[in-house]
Amino acid sequence: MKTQHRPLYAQVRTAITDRIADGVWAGGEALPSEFALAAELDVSQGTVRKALNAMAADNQVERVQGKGTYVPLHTPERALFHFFRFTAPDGAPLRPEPLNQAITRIPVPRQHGDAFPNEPLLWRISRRRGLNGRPALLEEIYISAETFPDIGPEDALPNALYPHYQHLSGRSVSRAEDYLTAEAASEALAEALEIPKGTALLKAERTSYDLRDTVVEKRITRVLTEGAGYRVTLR
Amino acid sequence: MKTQHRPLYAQVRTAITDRIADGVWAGGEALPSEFALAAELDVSQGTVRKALNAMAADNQVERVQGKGTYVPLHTPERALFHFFRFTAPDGAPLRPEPLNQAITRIPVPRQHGDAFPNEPLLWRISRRRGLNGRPALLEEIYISAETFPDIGPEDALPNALYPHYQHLSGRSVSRAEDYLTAEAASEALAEALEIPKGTALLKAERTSYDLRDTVVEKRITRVLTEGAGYRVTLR
DNA sequence: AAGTGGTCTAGACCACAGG
DNA sequence: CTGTGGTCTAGACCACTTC
Repeated sequence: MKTQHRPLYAQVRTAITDRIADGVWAGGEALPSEFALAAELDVSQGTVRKALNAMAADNQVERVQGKGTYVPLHTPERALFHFFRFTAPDGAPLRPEPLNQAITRIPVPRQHGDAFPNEPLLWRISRRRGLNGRPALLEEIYISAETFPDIGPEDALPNALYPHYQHLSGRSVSRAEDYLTAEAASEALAEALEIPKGTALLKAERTSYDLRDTVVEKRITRVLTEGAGYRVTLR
Repeated sequence: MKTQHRPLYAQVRTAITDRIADGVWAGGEALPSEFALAAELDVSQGTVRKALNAMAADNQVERVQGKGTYVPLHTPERALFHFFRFTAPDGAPLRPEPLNQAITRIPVPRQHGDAFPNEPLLWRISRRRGLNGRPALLEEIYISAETFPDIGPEDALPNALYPHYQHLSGRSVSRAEDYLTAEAASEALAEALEIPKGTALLKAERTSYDLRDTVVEKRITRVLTEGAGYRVTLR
């Protein structure tokens, strides 16, 4: 067994993570206090604290002095700041404006088969969004049709999807992997963005994971980087 | 005073950070033990531990059980993993191959004036590097001529610069901000990369900071994203 | 065996939010 | 005033490295 030497606080952490993933406490709700959790899990309060602080460092819970420890609520604001990385050159946040979208149900494309095992069908959401009054973002989004039975082709989706996912399924995006490349605009992309064919676009391929490290969403975003860019800090 | 309520461990952290920045312990060297630091700073060992763990979380020190706490050494390997974000589509690391370079001393360009206040002169390093045997990376690098008097136009620079900076000045890059856009290759870029003019390139503008949050380097990298891309994880 | 960081516990006190 | 998380301390023991 390899778990023999796993520290107590790590076990406490997974125990708490499991309960959040199981929906024992909903998004925005407070967890029991450190002492209550400690009594329940039969460890000291300091050990619970260490587990919760580690989770807070990974944005898996939010701690507020004097109030409590909360399951993160994916508000549109939070989604914008945590996972929408496009900003103006000076770092100012950008708020994409919805233009149009289409939702279809499709069989799992071969290229995404690994991410969605044992899923026959996906929703494919295709969106066009604008920045500063110009079309600038094209997104292809894939999510499980099984996990989201109610998204419906006729639905009017909100601008920020991650809060919507949480609302529909209780699952929330806690981690995302991005892969960025440059691409010349094809005929179709050029038309949708109202630019000449061959214009350089930034392509961001994202895989989003929930607390259990299962894929929630695959997304390909193409961006016209006029007054916009992808910002990230490395340590 | 705002520092009145600053926690002890935070003060300990800045005290230790200052000593590292001052070069009291060189890169790769071990700090004194927790108990030694605690005695020296007149706090408890637990408080020193909290400060050191926070620093370790930000990659400002490295802790190894049974051995000690070390000032990070910017080895080429470390530079590659921490700050070189380009990988193959499957996530495999890429090792850029040196092709050619030029070093000149120039007056501070207006666009970089904010980053290098009170500095009249900069080194400008222009490099071309390859991936998988093809030219793929073009880099324009700006560093202070005052901080690096010995870099010399005739110098043969190593492939990884961050370790070299640390070796020359003791200052090491501890944080970097990247801003990514897409760009069509100009005539000059196209020629250097042996590609048609107008090819879509990924442009990464980076500002690198040391422990004191002063700018060490400005860098503009242009990448041909054929079999390469910029990978990042968000939490 | 000695020295290091890692874990776990316990207790006292502080800062903050809310009734 | 009560309950929450935040800080600080102290001590015991464990795991790992080195001699």
